[in-house]
Amino acid sequence: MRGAGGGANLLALRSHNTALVLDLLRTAGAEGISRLELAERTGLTPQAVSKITARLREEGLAAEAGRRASTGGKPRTVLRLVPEAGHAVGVHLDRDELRAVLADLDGTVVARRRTALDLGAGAEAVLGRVASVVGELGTEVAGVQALLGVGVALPGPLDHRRGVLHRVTGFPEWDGFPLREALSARLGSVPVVVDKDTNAVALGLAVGGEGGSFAYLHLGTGLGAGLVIGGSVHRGPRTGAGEFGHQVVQLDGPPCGCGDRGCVEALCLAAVARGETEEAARVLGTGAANLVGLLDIDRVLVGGRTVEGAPEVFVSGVRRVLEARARRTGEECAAVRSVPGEGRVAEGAAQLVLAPVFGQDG
Amino acid sequence: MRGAGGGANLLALRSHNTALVLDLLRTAGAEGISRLELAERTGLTPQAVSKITARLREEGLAAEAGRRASTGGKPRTVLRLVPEAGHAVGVHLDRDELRAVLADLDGTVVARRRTALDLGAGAEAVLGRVASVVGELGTEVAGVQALLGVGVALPGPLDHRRGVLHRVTGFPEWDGFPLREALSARLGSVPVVVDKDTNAVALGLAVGGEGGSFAYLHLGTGLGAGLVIGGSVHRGPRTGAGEFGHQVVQLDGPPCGCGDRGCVEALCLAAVARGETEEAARVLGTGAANLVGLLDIDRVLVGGRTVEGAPEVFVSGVRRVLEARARRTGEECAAVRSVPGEGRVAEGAAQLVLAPVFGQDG
DNA sequence: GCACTTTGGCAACAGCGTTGCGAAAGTAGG
DNA sequence: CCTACTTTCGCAACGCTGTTGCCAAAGTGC
Repeated sequence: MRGAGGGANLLALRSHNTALVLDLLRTAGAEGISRLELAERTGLTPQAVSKITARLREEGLAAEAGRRASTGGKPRTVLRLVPEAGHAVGVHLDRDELRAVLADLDGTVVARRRTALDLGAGAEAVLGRVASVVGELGTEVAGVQALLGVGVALPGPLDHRRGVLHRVTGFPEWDGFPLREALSARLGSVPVVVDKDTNAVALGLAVGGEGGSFAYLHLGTGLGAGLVIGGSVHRGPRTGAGEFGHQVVQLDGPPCGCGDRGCVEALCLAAVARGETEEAARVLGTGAANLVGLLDIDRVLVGGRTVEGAPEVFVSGVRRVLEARARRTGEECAAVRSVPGEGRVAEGAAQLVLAPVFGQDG
Repeated sequence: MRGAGGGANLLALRSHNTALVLDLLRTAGAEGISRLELAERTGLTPQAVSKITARLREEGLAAEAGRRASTGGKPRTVLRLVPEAGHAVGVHLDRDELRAVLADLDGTVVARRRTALDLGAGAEAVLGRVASVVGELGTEVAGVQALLGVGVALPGPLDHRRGVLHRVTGFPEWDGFPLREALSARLGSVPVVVDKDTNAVALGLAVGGEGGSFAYLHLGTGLGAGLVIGGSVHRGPRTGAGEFGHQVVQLDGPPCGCGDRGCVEALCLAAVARGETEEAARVLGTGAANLVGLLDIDRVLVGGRTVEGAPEVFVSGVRRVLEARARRTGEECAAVRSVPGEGRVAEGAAQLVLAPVFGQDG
């Protein structure tokens, strides 16, 4: 609801309310939702909802889908989102692999692609590869209408707003590369959104029903985090938020690759390397507890290749630390869960494009 | 701009834009700001600004204040906020002392009160004391119009939304006390807002021109933090955010009063007790660096009685740690400053009431 | 004194959500 | 089957928002 300076006009008002209704339609899924329910949930009057939904039906974004049982009068007409009305491509660029998905408005994956990729092969080669995969996905599926945009998720620090990469660890040739503009130009002005891989996963989880505030901790070859505060991804002014791995939890501890000492990442991965998974989980839990205390978040989700090697050990290890903390503070304990990672980054990347349609992220 | 379910109507639109204009008027201060500047800054059309400011002048909240030099045509008329149009009382309840201020719309302190207080004397006695101070402040100053409300800041965990205290360390009789309702009833339905002391200071700093995202670290008898993210105070769903002091930076380190080991607070205060101020600053800096990395904030402000004993040592100590971190990441270093604390909590408490008028916090 | 520039209010306007009212589509009871 | 009632939901008129077109006001520069 914010423009350049925050001033809101009638157009902004309409998009806001429209996005709100679309979001409720999406959340309702195949079951659908009635106009009156929409009115109750949004706080708008039934008549306003009728006008908005009429516009959405005209545009093909919503449709009637049967009726509810009567409660003594005219039964409610159920509305649902028309998922095929729009699609987005999500791309996960990893060091040695490219994964891409085509998702409809609902977030349902309609098609997938997966190929080997050498990030070090240079910008031109990689961009060409991405463009051809996007092209394939866009045309292959029958009935695919307007491609809303392409979301790209990749590791390493970057500027989400301007879509410029800062560094990609191990691939200095990408320093300062304007990925968004370059890819958008290559695809013929299709909107492109770029973000960190952990943020993409966090966004995907948030859209997928994970409400409130939570942190997604990713333990793979490194340790990073995606933060969701009050339903939207927290990136910070320079998209640098989520530097979880280099949080110091052991003053003057063993040196880390980053140059500091006692970072969670270094301690955690060292424990994993020694085969002491429980100790790794305890270290991870300590970092998570610090985060929970600082931000007062509800849930901690853990994932990544290392976690998936022993999910139960990590979940219970982290939970143990958080429970001890909750006992001390007298507050409710933050929930801990592991989330399977297969393809989640690419799906989250697609949500980078889809979420704004529903007024989220932005 | 959000109602119960987030639906926005024309009334909400108007309040939003009005608050925006009021905020710019406040920020401009005595210097004032012209209609066209307001239009540029808000993104609204000049005519919309004219309508809004006309309404504000009618209500007595704004007034014309001279003219700018001409730039070749009709000179711009300068508008300014009328600070006397509204007042708020801010109360700082500390363990042994009550400080209160009466502030006008601008945040300027018009009157102060300071008395000894025994928090352990029971709710009735304390409430009576607060009510009489609020009464004095409200009536003493000539020309004081509508009292917009009373903001109360105090240590210890509490529920900002419902205005209920959880615990006040050392005073178990306050556990679960509904301070907001009780005080509001006592004052004759004057709106009351309750918050943690560190949040009040952070809000006061944010309103006082400290833009963007920053953390206020308060080192006194304990160590706490107030977080401002994107201009508004981050409290978390249970107002528990800012638990900076019990962040673990030394796994299995020395025991802390909270029951955990290696907390920043314990390490920091122990160093202070040993007279090793520089080491205390380094420990504080490590905690601050963790915070900067996690949230990607711009600035770290330090304050509190202990810091004020040697502000330069703490500022340079913290800065040293942050600079080392910035060198490693290649990012710009977060700024560090100390802020004098005298009366700041009570002033911030008044902002708990004033800030919503200008669309902040809320 | 005239031409020009810039500000800012008046009036008409389009578009938003709201209100009043009535048609549509069911249930419940005779 | 018909009638009465309940509930849903769209049409039309409305009030209010910010917007646009236009013009008076108030300066500067020649």
